[in-house]
Amino acid sequence: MRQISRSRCRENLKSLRDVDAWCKAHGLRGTEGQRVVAKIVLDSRDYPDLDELRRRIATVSPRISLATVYRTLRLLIGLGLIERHTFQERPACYASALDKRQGHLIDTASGRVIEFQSDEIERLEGEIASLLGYRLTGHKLELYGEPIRAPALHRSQVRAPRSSRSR
Amino acid sequence: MRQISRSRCRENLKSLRDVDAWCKAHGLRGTEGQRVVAKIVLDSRDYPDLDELRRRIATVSPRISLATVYRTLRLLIGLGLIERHTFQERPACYASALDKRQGHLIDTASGRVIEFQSDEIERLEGEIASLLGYRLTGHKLELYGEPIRAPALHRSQVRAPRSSRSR
DNA sequence: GTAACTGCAAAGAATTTGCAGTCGC
DNA sequence: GCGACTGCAAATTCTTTGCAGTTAC
Repeated sequence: MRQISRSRCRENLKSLRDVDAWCKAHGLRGTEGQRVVAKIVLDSRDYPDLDELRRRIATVSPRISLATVYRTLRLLIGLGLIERHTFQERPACYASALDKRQGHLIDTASGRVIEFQSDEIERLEGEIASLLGYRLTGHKLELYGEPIRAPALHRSQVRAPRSSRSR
Repeated sequence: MRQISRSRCRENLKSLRDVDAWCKAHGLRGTEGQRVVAKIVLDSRDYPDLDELRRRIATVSPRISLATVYRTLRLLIGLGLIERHTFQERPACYASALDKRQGHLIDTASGRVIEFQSDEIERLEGEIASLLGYRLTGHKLELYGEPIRAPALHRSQVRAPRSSRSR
């Protein structure tokens, strides 16, 4: 299993030229609205939901409307640039599909999403599908869990106790 | 990998006494509405969506209202008796959680859902979670695929060809 | 100029809730 | 009688759409 290093995981679109070209190639205009929405989603590493996306978008172009956000997201999904995720019990969120990994582990305490890749599981999936008489066209693997070492581990909790030494 | 035999997969509640008792034990009344909704969902093997559920419920007790269906489903989910699934691109559907299997293969052609169990994958999931520092509390595995041999394979298509023998 | 894009407000779909009445124990 | 359950209609939430105006090429 490989965890995806967060630092180098998204191929941070060199400017937006890639997306722009990509859009154009697909009949999109690549207007400001589209570029801003695309850049924000593609550059986000944390699976923001719609509210959070709008907040981030607003810091760049406050005039982009809700409808435009939804419409652009739909376009980008159609192009296969981004994906919409609906993890258990939380609002839909969006993330780049460019560096698509097979699996997501959702930290039920913090909401954090960790991507991972297991070729082993991927192999088994294909095997299962074919045993059942199917050709695999898609898959979704979500793990839900809580951190093993104490909840959350805030910085303030890390301080060593007064007299006894924490092991 | 084990496919779940559809014929013996649900332990078809011997009458509704089980559920009834179970409900009572959890502070539910076990009124007609609750019993009917519970029985219908628990006995269904095909992941019916809300409309379909209401249709089936109506054949038994036509007066059960939409609100009651939703409320009862929520109660049953809370008790861990049933599960709500939201497979890609389709309306939410409900199924028993009593014979919970880890995996679902969704036939994108027919909409059919096939349950399976892979201890191998389950083991890997636990391994991955713990490598990432998490204790697994839940998981979801969905495979999407299309049938390999022609669509659907209806009974009428199974007939042997006129002159050559089908292997 | 045309077709794609946009904002706004209204429409829709799915689900929940407030309320007053009903039912089981 | 009390609290859980119910139907109904209204409310919420999330997302899409109609329309008229704007923009890019």
